Amino acid sequence: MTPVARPAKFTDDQVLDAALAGVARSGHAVTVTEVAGELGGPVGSIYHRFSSRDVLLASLWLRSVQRFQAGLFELAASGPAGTALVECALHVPRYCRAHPDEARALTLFRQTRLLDDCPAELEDQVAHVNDDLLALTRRLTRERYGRADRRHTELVGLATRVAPYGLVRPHLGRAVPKVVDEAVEASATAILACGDG
Amino acid sequence: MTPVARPAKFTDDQVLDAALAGVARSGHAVTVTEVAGELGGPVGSIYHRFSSRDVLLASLWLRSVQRFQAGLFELAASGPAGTALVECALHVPRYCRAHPDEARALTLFRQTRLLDDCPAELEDQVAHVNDDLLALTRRLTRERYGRADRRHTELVGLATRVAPYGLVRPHLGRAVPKVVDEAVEASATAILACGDG
DNA sequence: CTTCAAAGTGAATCGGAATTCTAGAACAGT
DNA sequence: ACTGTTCTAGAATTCCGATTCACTTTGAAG
Repeated sequence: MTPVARPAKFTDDQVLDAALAGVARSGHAVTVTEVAGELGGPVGSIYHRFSSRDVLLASLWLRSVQRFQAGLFELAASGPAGTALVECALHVPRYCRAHPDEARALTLFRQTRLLDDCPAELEDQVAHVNDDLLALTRRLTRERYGRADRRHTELVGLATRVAPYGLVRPHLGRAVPKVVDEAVEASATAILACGDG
Repeated sequence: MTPVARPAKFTDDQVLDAALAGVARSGHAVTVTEVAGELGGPVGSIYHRFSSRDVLLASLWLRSVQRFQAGLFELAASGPAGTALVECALHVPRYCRAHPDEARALTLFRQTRLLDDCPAELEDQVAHVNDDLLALTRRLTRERYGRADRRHTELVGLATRVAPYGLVRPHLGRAVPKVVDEAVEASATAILACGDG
């Protein structure tokens, strides 16, 4: 057999975790040196896995988005169909409370903006990161209204993601107060009602 | 008399307008060179008025916040008391539609984060930029609920500013669709109702 | 028409962070 | 023990943009 390589000391996920900690402290301004400090290794080790700072940060964002969505898919699969949408909305403040650093990492980019100037090696992932979520949104829209035209799908997105996210955003990095959940629930219910009748 | 100075070629506002254009294109990553390009002058002229890039961007943010709030005060002064709060909420998407670049500049900082690391010369302005708005919020809260305790004031802030802003944020830099206004109105009304009974 | 305080100008400098590069280390199979 | 492959190491380099500063320009007052 051919010789075998030295085993890795750091996994990709460990590097991303270090970047996550760095972003929690310094936001988008985090430096590669800072990430290396969190990792407990030299900068070279980071570049061995991620070809640039941009790729590192975009990868972190992708992982955070996927983790956030995973909770949502689980919720939508298990919950009762009737209250599924409001539960999805409430997932946002709950997730941010449980995983504040991950939530902060979500703010690093927005898909549309990231697509404009995306490292080539990540273009595919970035382009499709929302596909499953959109499919889920359409399914829930159909369940709720009986159809999933542009307007109703849009309303569901506003009620379950945009509004809840907007309500927690000012608190990212601190504790998310309980009143936010109240507001999320009221807001989601009301926005969904716009599509009735 | 003593000799008199050469008249200014650029006003502070002109420099800020150039920065506004730069931020509209490049966001927080805008460079001083880019601003100089927008201004049609050399970088030195910018430093003649603003002692650093940080001061320039913070000043732009302050001006944008003040302009935004000015519309709000006008609205609150003229409108009927009954619907004043929902009108304030609707001011957000309307303002963003009418002044997209200004709206983008609002996203440069958040007061709490800016205070952490603020150029000394702007500390005062930054610290007090929200004072009038808070006073207005409290006044409207009292009108709506008969009292302005922590919880009710918080709800009014969520309904009239946080939620509306969260709903338009994904659209900043593009056209804000009409459905957003619908959602803002529904959301604001529902969040305010949380404080009743 | 001279003077001078305040403005403008932009090439040169500085600093900090991203990135590269060469060397050394670890491991499994031979 | 030796070898080939991949990984870690971190000093050296490159890059890029903020900032500086010595010089020029302006225009009303005197």
